[in-house]
Amino acid sequence: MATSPIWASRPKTRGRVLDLIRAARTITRIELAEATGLTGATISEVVRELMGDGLVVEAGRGAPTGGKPRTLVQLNPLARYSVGVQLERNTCVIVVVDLAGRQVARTSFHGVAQMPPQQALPLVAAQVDALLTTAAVDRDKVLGVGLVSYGPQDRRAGVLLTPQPTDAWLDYPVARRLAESLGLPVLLDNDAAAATIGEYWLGAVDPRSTYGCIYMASGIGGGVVVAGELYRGSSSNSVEIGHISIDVNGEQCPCGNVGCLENYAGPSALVRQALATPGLAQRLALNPTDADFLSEFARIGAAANAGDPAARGLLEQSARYLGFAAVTMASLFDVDAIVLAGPSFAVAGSIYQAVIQQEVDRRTFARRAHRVRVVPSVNGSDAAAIGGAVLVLQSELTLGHPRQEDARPVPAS
Amino acid sequence: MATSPIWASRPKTRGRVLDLIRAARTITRIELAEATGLTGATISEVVRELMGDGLVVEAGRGAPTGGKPRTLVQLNPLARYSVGVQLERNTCVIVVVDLAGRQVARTSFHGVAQMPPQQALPLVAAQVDALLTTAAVDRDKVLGVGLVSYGPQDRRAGVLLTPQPTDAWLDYPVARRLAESLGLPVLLDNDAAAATIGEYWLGAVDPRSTYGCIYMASGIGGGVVVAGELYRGSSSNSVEIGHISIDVNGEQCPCGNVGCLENYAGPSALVRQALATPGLAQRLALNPTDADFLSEFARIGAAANAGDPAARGLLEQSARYLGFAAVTMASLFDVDAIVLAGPSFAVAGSIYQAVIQQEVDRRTFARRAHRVRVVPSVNGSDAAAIGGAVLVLQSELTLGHPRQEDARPVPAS
DNA sequence: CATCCTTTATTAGGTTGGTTACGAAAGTCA
DNA sequence: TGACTTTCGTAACCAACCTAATAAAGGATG
Repeated sequence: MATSPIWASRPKTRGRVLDLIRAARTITRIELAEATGLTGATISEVVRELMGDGLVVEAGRGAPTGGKPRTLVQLNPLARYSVGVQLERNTCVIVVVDLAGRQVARTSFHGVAQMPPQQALPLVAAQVDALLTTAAVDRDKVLGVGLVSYGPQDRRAGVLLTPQPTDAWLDYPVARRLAESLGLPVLLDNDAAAATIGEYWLGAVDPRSTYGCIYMASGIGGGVVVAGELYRGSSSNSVEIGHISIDVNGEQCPCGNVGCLENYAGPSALVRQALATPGLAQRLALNPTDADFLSEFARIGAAANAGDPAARGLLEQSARYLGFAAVTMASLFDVDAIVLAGPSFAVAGSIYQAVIQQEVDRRTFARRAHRVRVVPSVNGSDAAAIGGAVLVLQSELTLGHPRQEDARPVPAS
Repeated sequence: MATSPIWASRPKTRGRVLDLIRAARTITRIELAEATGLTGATISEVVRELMGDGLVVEAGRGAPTGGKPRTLVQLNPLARYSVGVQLERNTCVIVVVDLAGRQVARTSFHGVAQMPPQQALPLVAAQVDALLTTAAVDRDKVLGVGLVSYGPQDRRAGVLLTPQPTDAWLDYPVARRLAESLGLPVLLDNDAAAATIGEYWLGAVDPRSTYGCIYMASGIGGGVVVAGELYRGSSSNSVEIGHISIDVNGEQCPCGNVGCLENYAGPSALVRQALATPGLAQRLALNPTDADFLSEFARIGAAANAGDPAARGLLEQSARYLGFAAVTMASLFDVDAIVLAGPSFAVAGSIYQAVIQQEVDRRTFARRAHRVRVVPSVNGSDAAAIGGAVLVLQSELTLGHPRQEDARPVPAS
């Protein structure tokens, strides 16, 4: 890479300072000293180093305080870029984001997940290349690619642990192959986990808070952030909220559990329920054989927004089920807030938010200690893809990776 | 205190090394260097400092390796002590443990929780004093007291957040008052959280693993340990597994939620079910008006062990319900193991363990990544009290408390 | 059994990432 | 204008590690 070696020294402190600057958008050295507990002298030097790398620039004066005014510093968003690639059941979304996590380019296409990975990944790589070219992003400034997908996975190996979307993807080295095709580091992670950290990075919640995220696309996933980092657990397959049981007398799920949330509140369940509701299927022109049930789900959400009582009833019931999961999440993880992210919250997010907040207020065990707020996504439908890109930014910049090897991206070639 | 100032320098590293020595029982300097990633030189000096404080002693030679034999070091268990006080609904358990976490004295008594705290706490303090005296423990070597209780609490303030056991306990400064009475630092924490860290300290699981604990006494609680530390969440009221819903159509619980695990699988629920089972109540001489339902529960467990089919059926059903909670815990926290601790597992623990393991094997979502083992407690009925004492040891010795103030015990007077 | 080799433990000195102390710069206030 | 306040950089120092050399305690070997 042509860019200077970023982590010449004290990676941890530099990462912390950079993260604070990012979270605050503009901040002064004095405030950085207060936030980190370091002295002004150290902050001065760290900021100088960050400015030397071009990651940070000065941005005018702060409010007058009676003495020398504080100089503001802020991120130089154009200094680095990162790519997020989301593989969903039917679609693939690719985004390019700048250092601040803001989207600078986006594309999406269908069909790729049905192909075997040998065919799909070069296609994805070509799309990434094209996107970087049309967005005129200097490739030397691209830190890497965050590849996100659903289901259990082995993050270190960069491999999926279930035969989804098709059998051919099981155990295929997706991260390594994409890295080879692109000549960029690739980091594999769970879509919900990515969305969770993406919401943090772009300011959905107070950066100091412990919060959870419920991510709903085709399925339902989740994530939790503690002290600015994802809760990982033993193998990074944590917060699998779509397959917790909300009904011990419920139906068997292919995952092995019974009464899984996803089969009550997920988009496919809602479409199923809508098809079984007299009149609703005809009114919304739902297609009982459509494999891409997300578009059917979107129509139900739109009808609910427009005032269709049956559609609204179904959605509110789904929200109540999600409310139970949110309460479980709050009771187990003791979070300050729960973010609702992902495409399936995009259509009728306000209905979901209101109902889930109500359930959480009524049912959360630790509500005596503090309220749990339910907040909407800031990243909308592309939360997972943006989150994938953010994971790379965080891994390369703010975590100052003297962590385990598992957090490192697969290096290119 | 007459003991030397323990944390003269590098508290973090000293804490880490001390924790490794504790976990290994005996270990060599070379192994410590490998485990910490530090060099032999640094380990040498840290170990010398620990020996200077009397916390660690050399203990013979290791196996010959062809060169100079490694010298073994181990904890000096008699160097420090710690007290654990558990306030349950009906009983109070007090234990004194040594530096290795082994119990050196124990007492228990009834009735104290029914008194107002103004009356109860001096009584507890007197019992602690008596126990230390009879066990001939040098008071200068007592690091502090871990006070554990159930329900939501404000750890920093040392205050309970629910009117339990009686209204008088709500918001009463229990930690501060006990500290004043005893002249020792007091740390307040949740019983289940304490039990969880106690199992870790005494070796129930691999110290490197991420694991959860289900603690069952009168109620059901839980804890999770990541990288040797309790998962705390936002306000330390985490892993409240007794009040997660396992049935969205279940009955209302006073906590606000419906279908709470505790009302299906907890001891009081089991006694209720037993009373409703024809013949069983008479056979076991259960008393429908007994407020101390734990003794009734123990009789059901004993009958199940002895082969009574009705009792065994009830217990297995309870275990299956707990299995659902264990699966939820595993799916959300992605743990390697789940420990079953507390008095209510003491009677028929093997039945519980077998059934819960079976459920976890069948139903855990991430089982493709790794199996989740269900393991019995090493601390038995007194897990919470021992855990309370261990919390003090950990806070004072191995965490090297440059953490937030909330982790510090309330200092004496 | 004296010598050599291997491995462990300690000592000496260097590097890193912080600290405190102080002074220069850049404003406000009287 | 001059006194005062506050910010920011420099210099000197310190804690916690590191590397390299050395001492100590065995086993293997001629």
